[in-house]
Amino acid sequence: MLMDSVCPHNNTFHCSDCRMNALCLPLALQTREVERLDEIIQRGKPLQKDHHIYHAGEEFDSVFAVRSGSIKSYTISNNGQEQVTGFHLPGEIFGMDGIGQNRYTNSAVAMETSSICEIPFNRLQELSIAIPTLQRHFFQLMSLEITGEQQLLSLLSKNTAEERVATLLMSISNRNFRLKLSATRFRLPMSRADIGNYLGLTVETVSRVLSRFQKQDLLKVDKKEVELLNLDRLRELAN
Amino acid sequence: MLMDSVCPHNNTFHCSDCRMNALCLPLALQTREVERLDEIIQRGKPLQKDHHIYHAGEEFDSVFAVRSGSIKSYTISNNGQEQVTGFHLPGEIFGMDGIGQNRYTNSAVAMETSSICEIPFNRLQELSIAIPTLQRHFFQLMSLEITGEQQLLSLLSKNTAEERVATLLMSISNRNFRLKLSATRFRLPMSRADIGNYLGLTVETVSRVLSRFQKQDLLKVDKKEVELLNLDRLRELAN
DNA sequence: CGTCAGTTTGAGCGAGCTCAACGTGAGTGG
DNA sequence: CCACTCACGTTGAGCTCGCTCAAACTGACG
Repeated sequence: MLMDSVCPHNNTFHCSDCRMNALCLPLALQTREVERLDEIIQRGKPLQKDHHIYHAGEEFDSVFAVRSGSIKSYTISNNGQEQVTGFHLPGEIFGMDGIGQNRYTNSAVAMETSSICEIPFNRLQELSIAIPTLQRHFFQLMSLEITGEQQLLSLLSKNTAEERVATLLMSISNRNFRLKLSATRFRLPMSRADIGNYLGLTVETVSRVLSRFQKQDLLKVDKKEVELLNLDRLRELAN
Repeated sequence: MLMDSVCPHNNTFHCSDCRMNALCLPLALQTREVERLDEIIQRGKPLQKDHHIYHAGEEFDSVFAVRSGSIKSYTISNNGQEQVTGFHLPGEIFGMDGIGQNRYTNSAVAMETSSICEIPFNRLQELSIAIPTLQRHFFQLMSLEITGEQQLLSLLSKNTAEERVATLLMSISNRNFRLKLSATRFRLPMSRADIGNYLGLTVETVSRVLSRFQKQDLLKVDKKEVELLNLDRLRELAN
């Protein structure tokens, strides 16, 4: 579902050529099956920063895969404040929160210029009946989403500010590594406010923790650019 | 999948007779389809308090529905401490965390004498191909699990101790109401420690909050028995 | 060059934690 | 039947981590 070619925002190519397909496609899918999946996937124009893909409450009909860039999911709670529920990097699927009630419960917005693949869910369900591997893959994806949220829950309820920030950094580092990008030098696509919101901390605390990490030579930060200098210690903090 | 008859722990009856079936079964399932589902479901003997249904790391092969009693899910984090991830009441499904990695990531234990239905997941997947409504239903169940965790995330990262406790009480009240039990008088099946662990609070804080609520005539607590006296105010706190 | 959003740093405060003591009730064994 | 234990719950006192409020800095953009 995810590709790159000469231009990373080109939308004329296919799943079978996509550099990301090992990540978002069922591993065991046959060539013919990839083609059938390919047929139902819609590739959109590149999205500008701050462009919304959907808003909470809108009717659900598709899940999405990130092809390039990065996407933020968030909800607005009853008392009106934002809760960031996830950051989605290339190769990752988002929008599955909408399945349960036929409406998205989150909003999704591009944190930078991004491109995504849209996967109409009804078609995906039909195809899942014809291709059991695909059904299994989607059950697994959703289950992994559940266990991911549970780990985050544990992080928020038991860990200190430093541990939370270290965990997020290591998570992004690992996901970058999976994308064959550098695990030690990368750009944080989200603001300090988003990091804090996601981790249950204030902007000030996030900023202070990063400064402290820098002072301890665990990393170097310059605005959004990060270089991790002591992976072992950070991994230890992230535990 | 859930039933009662003369003895609530009787395990010879069928989904079609079960008082709970509107809760855990796809609403639109045909009689013939319910029978096919019924065939794959295994009903076990009643479980004693503290009996484990599965442990984290064990091979996954079934999801479960609570027929009577109550079940606690929890994980052990890397630093060895328990994190309660959920409380499951009659009519609710648990064990879906195991699908993603073919191993349970949580452990599940009976908080009191309980009975459950076991649903072998491979058979459920096969049946989902034959009965698309069932496939859809399970996608929805898992999606609701995701949005539930996200709400909890927001609760832990943004709300005070009082709001968290009120939210849990209202949640149990609503689930009891759905089970046609009293929404205002019930027994908390879990210990104060479990409540605190689940809500990211210490036992002491949970105890203090309950005492404060009682002093403000919002409720009456006696050990595990609770009577909610001011639902409006509690709902307001829970928001 | 002024504006404005995002970030950093400092100072003080408070909600919930820690530690400690005590209360309660169920289970056990003399 | 009482004494003892042990898990669980409650209450109090003091402390601490992260929050709040405030001010200053930075860089992008019109």
